[in-house]
Amino acid sequence: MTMAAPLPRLARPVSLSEEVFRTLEGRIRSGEFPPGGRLPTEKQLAERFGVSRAVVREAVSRLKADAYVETRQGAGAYVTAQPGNQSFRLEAAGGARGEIAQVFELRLLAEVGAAELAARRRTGKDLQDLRREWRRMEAALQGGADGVAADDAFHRAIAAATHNEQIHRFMEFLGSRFSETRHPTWADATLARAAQKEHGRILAAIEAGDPRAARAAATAHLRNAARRLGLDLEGGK
Amino acid sequence: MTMAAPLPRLARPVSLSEEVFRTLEGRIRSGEFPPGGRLPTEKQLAERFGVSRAVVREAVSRLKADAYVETRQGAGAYVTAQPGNQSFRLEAAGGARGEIAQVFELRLLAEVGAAELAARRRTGKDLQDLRREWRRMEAALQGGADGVAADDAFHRAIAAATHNEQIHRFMEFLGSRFSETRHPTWADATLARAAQKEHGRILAAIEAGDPRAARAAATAHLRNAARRLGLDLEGGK
DNA sequence: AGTCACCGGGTTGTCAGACAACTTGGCTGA
DNA sequence: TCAGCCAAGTTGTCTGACAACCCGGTGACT
Repeated sequence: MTMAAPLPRLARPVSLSEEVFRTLEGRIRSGEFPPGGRLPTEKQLAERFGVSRAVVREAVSRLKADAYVETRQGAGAYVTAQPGNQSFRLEAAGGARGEIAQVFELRLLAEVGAAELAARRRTGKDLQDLRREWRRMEAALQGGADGVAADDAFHRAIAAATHNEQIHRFMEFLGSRFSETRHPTWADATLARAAQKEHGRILAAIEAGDPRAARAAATAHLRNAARRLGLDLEGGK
Repeated sequence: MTMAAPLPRLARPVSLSEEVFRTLEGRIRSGEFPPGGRLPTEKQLAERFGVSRAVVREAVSRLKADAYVETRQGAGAYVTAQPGNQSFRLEAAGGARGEIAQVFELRLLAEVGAAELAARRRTGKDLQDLRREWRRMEAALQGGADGVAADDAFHRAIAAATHNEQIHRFMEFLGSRFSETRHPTWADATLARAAQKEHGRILAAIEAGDPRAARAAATAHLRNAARRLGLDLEGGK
């Protein structure tokens, strides 16, 4: 029990507009407000929720941001054909182990595919970047320093080597969730050495331009990473 | 040149709150408002943009929705540690062919991984669902009807068979973008027949519980689908 | 010198009212 | 029957006020 453990964030009261948003989101998702259908007017919503119209507007502004609804001035707010499907969020990210395993598995799927593409498309510059980050991790390993940042950067360099902006961005989106999970690995020299060996295999496969080898190496690395974190990927949900 | 082609959506004026949102988003992304830093106050923003405070609040509400900022009542709005990385959106979705190819490639990566997992984890119920949708597509093929809905549902059933909620949701997110791309395939009997053969191979592999065969079948299907759409996946960006 | 309570100024969150800009349906006249 | 007009209703924006909260500075006490 270390005193350096971060203290939990103190809860802040949920704003009224956030509550209205969540309620409406749930009603849309459940089909109570069906696709193509019109939402009650702002005036009606304000009355029903017992809040001011400004609160309703902010909530609706958020629904618009997530493409749950679209508004037409003078006509109303209409539920979109596929509500909420214009953006993807990871849910219950702070949750139980099974849920973390699911997120991890999504990451595995993405990283493995990215490694394969990187092996096909890597340029000289990509290889420079990958090698530099690999060397940084190597130096961290030898010097007992923290390799987390280099580990992150290595994976980002793989994503960049796919030369597919959507994949690159998706990997960044996922990656921002996993930086913290790398700390335990780099705090233990044995685990870090094993991970570095795996990084080396991924790098070698990408250097060789061998998509199959890259896939296999990335798969092994991600599965081992899961094991290091105590996650069970075999059973699924 | 058919008259049945959908007419382009007429442009609507962009609301002031949308403009403020976009400007602030850009400033945050570019680093002008750095992570951890405080945004100008609502009053200041309203003055600088020449709009009312309500417009600023709606824009900030959207920034909050996308985790660009978090607000503390009485203190201000602060840029988050990793701005904008709590949700993933496909960008420039209406754009050039190269960009569509990139989105398609992300989909390929996801669908192939999902098929592999489905082969590992499919239940009796999953197989029922898959077979039912396959039969629906078969009936559409024989009766000259439209198989798009069944095609969509077949892919959704694969996602469900992964028994990973995050992957399932991600596939739905991606899938909602691809329904329309299935129309040309199902409008041409030869193309539809080819696609259906590929669906059959995916189904057989999942039935057999063979992840390798499922991966290979899904890869072939997605690459052929790209070809049918005239997309070039080989070159990358 | 250090700690704690209080206060003032400032900021976000909410409310209420007014008006602009737009939409939609119904009615009327040609 | 069709086009134009109008009234009622709805979203978009503005303004002003107040509640709830934050933060830094100051003074009192130990």
